[in-house]
Amino acid sequence: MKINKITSAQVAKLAGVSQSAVSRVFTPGASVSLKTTTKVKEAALSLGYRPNSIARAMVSGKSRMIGVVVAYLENQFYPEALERLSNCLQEKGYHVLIFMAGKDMQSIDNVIEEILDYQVDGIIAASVSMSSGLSERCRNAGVPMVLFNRAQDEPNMSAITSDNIEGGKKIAKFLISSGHKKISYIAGWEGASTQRDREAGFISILNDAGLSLHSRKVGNFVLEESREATRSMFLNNPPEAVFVANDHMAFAVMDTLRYELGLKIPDDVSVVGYDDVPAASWPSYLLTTVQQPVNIMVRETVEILIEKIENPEARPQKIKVDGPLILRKSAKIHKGN
Amino acid sequence: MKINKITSAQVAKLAGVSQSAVSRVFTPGASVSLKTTTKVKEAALSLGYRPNSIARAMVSGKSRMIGVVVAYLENQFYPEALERLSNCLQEKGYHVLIFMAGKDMQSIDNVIEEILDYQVDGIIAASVSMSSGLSERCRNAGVPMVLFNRAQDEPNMSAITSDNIEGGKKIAKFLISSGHKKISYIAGWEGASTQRDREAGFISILNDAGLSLHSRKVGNFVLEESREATRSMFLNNPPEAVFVANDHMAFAVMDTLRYELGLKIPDDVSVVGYDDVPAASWPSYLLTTVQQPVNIMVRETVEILIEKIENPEARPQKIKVDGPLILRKSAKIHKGN
DNA sequence: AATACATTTGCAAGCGTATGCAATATTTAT
DNA sequence: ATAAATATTGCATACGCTTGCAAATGTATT
Repeated sequence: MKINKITSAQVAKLAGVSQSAVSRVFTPGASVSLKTTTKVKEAALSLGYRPNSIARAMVSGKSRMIGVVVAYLENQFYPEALERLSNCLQEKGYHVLIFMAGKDMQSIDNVIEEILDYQVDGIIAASVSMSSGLSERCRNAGVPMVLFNRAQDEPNMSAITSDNIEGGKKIAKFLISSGHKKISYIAGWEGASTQRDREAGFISILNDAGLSLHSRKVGNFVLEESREATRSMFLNNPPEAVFVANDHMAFAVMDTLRYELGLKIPDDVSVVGYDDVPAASWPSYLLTTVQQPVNIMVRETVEILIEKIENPEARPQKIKVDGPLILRKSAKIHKGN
Repeated sequence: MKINKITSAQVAKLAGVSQSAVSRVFTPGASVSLKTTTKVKEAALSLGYRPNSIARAMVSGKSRMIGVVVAYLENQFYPEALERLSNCLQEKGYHVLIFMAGKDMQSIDNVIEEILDYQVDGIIAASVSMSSGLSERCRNAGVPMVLFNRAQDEPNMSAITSDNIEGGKKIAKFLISSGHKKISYIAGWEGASTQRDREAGFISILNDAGLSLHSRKVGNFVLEESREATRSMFLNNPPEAVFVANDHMAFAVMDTLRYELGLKIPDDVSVVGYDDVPAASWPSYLLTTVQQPVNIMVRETVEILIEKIENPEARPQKIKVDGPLILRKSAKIHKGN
């Protein structure tokens, strides 16, 4: 087995030019004549040469890698986002170094250090919260970071989310206007800003209407916990409608309602979710939900990150993308009357 | 904004030792005295030094990055596999550079070149097939590659799959033994070895029993196409049982059967899938399916790849992991009486 | 105490590329 | 045709680290 490591120097020799010439041919915008360009390209092709990204990163200080931290891919929302992020970044000549992090801070700390070791040009943290210490660590490592689908008070950190407060409000308005009175909430992981904002918006409208939460349980973004939350919520004095903090849990809630408790959706109870993941539109669920416009969120995320990479002075941005309420069949449109 | 790039040289100066000493402290197994180790560690800590992985990769020729190519993450099987792969690799000190590839060969070619540019130590190709040209390209770039959930005739390429032929057989036996006579198949993408093997095993047992496929349609691993396949398959002379090439499509098939065609599962028709993704056990589906033991497959994949990285002479391996048939409620156990 | 042997250390040479600078070639203006 | 401006080229260095080698230090043996 003879391994085939072609360097720019070898190409240079074959093409009869200097190594720098070869380098320039492969550096967009560098000054090279057409003649040497063709000579070099030809030599490169015949040898199968391609520039070594690592060496490139070494000298230029830019690795063109973006570290992406994700906590878990079980919730369909994240694979979809990841796929789009990767594609979008690939289009711009960046590549994704992926890291799975536990939810605890310790694990995130370690992961961020490992990411930094690889000299990534930027970091996207999806579904994870950052300690302020960490974000500072990245800042003076000169590595910009943006939060995806998670907000943070920390003023100099960019964050892209949907407008979760507004989304929560939309759901409350809809539920009220369709005649529901006993309205409950199944919460996600309380550490998540998305969870808090959705709940806050939701409750604020309830209160405006003179209502308060009929009951509340915590599903923690975990299927089994959501099932348990559902059981205990419907044990006695069940609500007429439940807002579940995300679709992922909402599926478990619907299944429990239907197949364990024997309830009809939406006749006996309305269920509303949040995210609009693919399965929400599957006939088995037809979940009424607020859509998080993944493609827009991804595009914004990438844009802001790259802007920050190219111009470190760029101001941090907090972006909230508005998402529509998607009416399907899991919630009654006109209650009783 | 003052950026904080600490090098081993700075640590060396502070600790009063040579730069090589610092390097050795951070190289497991290198020869350093306890005294210098502590001096260096202390200095490193106070400066916040961590070795630069890129520089390390440059000189050592090992980037400790593994390129993972995935075609799409919509099928739940892949996010789950990806998560586990990443974790498993992280444990062994490797990191995942992820690439999304279209299904067409051209796109894969490009992607592989880009991966190679990053000097990855190995490549895992999940849900993608390789042209033999490509695998040769990787071989003389000295970068080992292993196929995950896809097999290839190419003799010197390692591949890990479940035993798809056997799995197909199990399903056929089960369907026959539970009394089904009219048995149909909804195929995945015909280019996939998984699809072909599952079908081959399935049909072989049918034939052994003197049966042949009642009907066959192609879903192509795509939801909408699977729905369409279902509609046309049940238009007239519908089967008593359908084996759908993977769970992902099976959900769409079940939904179409139930909500468009008004059929009862399993009373009117039995459905069997393949993969055992999380949603297969959700009460809405309770899909009878063959489990692909992801954790075992991932462990094998990583093991084989790393073996090949550490010892390039290692022989390529084709591994088939056996997976059990999981009996749930989507297929009748005793047909008729 | 002197020798042999093992451990630790620093020196210096790369790894493959990009890039500032000075030298050379080419084009344009006069 | 000549000078002036411009475009292209090669040289040499640097990026931050690992590692072979030889020098220096430490330990064990006689």
